Amino acid sequence: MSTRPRAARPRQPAAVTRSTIFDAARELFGESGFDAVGIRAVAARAGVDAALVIRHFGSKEQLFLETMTVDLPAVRVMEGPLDGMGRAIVEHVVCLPSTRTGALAVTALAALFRASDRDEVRRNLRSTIDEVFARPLVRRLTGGDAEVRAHLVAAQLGGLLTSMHVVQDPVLLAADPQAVVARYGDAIQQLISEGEGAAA
Amino acid sequence: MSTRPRAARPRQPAAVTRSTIFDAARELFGESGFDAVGIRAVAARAGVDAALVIRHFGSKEQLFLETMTVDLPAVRVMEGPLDGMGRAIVEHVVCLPSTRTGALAVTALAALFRASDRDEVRRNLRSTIDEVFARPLVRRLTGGDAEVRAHLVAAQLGGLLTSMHVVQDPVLLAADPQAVVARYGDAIQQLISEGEGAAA
DNA sequence: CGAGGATGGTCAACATTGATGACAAGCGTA
DNA sequence: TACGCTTGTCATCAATGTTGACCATCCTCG
Repeated sequence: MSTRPRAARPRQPAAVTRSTIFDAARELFGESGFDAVGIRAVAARAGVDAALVIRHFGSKEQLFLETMTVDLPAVRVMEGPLDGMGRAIVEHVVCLPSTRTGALAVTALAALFRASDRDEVRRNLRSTIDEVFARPLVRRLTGGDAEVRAHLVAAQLGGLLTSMHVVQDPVLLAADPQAVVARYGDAIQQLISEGEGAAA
Repeated sequence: MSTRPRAARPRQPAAVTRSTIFDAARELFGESGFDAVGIRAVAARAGVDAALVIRHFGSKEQLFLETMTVDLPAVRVMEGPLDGMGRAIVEHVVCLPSTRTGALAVTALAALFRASDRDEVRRNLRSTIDEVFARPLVRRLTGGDAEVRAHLVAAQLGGLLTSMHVVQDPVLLAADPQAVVARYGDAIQQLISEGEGAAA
């Protein structure tokens, strides 16, 4: 007997195992980020061999990108009235993490930022921000540098998000959410409505 | 002859080799980030054995943190007048990369952001931002939520910096620097001067 | 001069990582 | 039964950061 019989779990349709791995990866990546989570850890949590993870997703990076997606919750706000949109958006970034999908979105975006050392992740981050933040806004704004202003708003949002969920600035985390919404929201609002009538 | 004589470069004082490694690491990390640069690459560039790098700096992470430092150029601006400080700060983030030390600072901060998946790097990033951006501002601001406002400004700056040098938003990179300075600077200015007279 | 120790440097190895390819086992079908 | 597709496992690879044993050079003191 040179080869003992291989264990072989009860067979399952590919979609099921894939989904199991997906869930395990989503949780682990969300908790600890790309770097700290090995492919073997994901496999263990899913009750599966490490090689299977690669077979289903191609690479660890691909798995990461597929799990850490933002199911655009912010885009709704940007279809509302321009007045007060600044505060509304900030509220979605600051307060929304209490909801289920909101927390996922914020967690995923933060995880993307933290892993942005990899080219592919950086590309993904770029297009994600463009889709979720910048483009919806560009469609709403008019006047002078509408496009630039929209992307500057996206920059502001990214700044607040990274400050709170990547850098984890203790002052901001401990601050009164209402104050943050008011202050930062108004700063964004200025960028939104500043050039609507005429350019500077 | 089981052991051939070991090569042994001409001996040098420790400080010199350390400095050589330091320079090599600074360049490579600045160009390609933490992840893409192996310790052996740094060693090769410095003309040194890989083990020596570790012996001098303890670990790759430590080397990274020691090389990617921000020699606070922004702090000068924050000692000037509060009026127009917003635009002045943004100018230092957007236009300053043409100077030598400015480029280093921006590059280093961007590299820290991109490698923020590691706990130690994140800690370093947090205190760096606090020292370079937040604390100097806290000292200048008065009124309502002076501290919170200062940290929100830091968040805005981090947002612009990551948008341009991490995410590399093509719209912002192609935009007229003057427009960016004006728009974003004014948004920051609002956060600076908003609560100076009375709290909301 | 020569013994001894500190200092500077090299090499071979280790554990862990992501990834690959050969192969086994289940399951449907002809 | 025999074939073939899908699903799963194992052994293995190359590359990574890191370590410890080992040289080699220089300074110093007897």
